[in-house]
Amino acid sequence: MKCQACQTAHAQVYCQESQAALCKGCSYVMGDITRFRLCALCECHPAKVFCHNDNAALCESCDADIHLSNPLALRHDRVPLGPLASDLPKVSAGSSRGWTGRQTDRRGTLGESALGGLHLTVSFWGSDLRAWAQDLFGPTNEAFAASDTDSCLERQTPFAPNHIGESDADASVLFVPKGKASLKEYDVFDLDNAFFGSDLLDFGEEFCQAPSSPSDGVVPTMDIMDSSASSNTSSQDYSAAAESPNTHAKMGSYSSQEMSDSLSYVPAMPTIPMGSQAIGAGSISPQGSSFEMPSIHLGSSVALDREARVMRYREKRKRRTFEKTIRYQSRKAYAEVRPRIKGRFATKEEVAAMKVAAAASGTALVPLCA
DNA sequence: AACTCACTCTCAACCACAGCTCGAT
DNA sequence: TTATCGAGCTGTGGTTGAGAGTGAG
Repeated sequence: MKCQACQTAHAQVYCQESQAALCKGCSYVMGDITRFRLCALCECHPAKVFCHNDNAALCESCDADIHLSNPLALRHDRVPLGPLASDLPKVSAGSSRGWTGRQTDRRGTLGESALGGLHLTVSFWGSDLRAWAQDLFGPTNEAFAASDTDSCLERQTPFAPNHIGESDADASVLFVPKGKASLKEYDVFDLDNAFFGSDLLDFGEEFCQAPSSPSDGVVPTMDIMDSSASSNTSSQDYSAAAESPNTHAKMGSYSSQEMSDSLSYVPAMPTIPMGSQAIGAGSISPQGSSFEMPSIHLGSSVALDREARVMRYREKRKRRTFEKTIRYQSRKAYAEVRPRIKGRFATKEEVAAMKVAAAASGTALVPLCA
């Protein structure tokens, strides 16, 4: 389902105030609103129930359709879902906690994470990308994050290279350009969706499609954020909130499911590469050299992955049956003819003993099984 | 309103053993 | 590498009994 605001991105949250399904970008622009997950089934209503058996967040209507249909479904382990975190935690510039960087510099490094005591500077420029990736992940661990171009601000967790892409809890967030044509808008870069191998370079190539003007560089700027969510995105606000212990406390409270669904909102602040250069669109210019890079759609694998997951869920739901399924007909046949005593399977000796007792008493042996 | 009692309903546990899996040899 | 062996595990259905639910007194 498309975002009802921009009509382009994939809707991912439901805004209670506007009663509309929005992408994360538009959701964030709305500021401090009450957000719900979108129903995994209809994708247009707010999810109010999470079913552990189906592993799906459902709206009231879909929940009723599914779980009131029969007694077995009614026994599914369901818990009510509240709104998503509405108070957007903030990150300081230069803080030891959170993303740091010069907010007005639009060039260079994507992010610098200092969460959990780990400081990490990421640069996506030119050949540095490869060296950076190798430094980060080593030759054997080349997992990196993918981006959801439909996303906006998301969560922020410790940026642990050894864990990137391996678990939801270790996921982190970076900013990425929202649109390839204009790099004045930025989305969230979601680390729990991993690129592997050459995809990492694809990401870098995508990211390097920056305008030629230094002012239109890759890294998002706070003026963009200010215009869309002024109360939360100024550098002062980021700084102030980053010092709040709630930032980590909130992060720690996210469930695995919440993390994997990428619906917990924690803004992250990109940073600027020191000494990096302005880069023209479609090219990378590390240290003055440049080469052309093809256009690759950033985050398409993530969107496809999500689509695949939704498809799998729907197919699974279609196939779902509440009838008892017999996996081994031979065992069923044996069980049906097997002698029983009070419903329990009896041993051959017990059966023989009963036959002897019945013969001795001159009574017919009572059938042991139905 | 709170409690007891009788009755109904639900469902996990129980049983034996053929067949399967998997590690050891 | 392949074959064999054996221990351990799985799954099958009817009955039972414990516990939950319900309605009347």
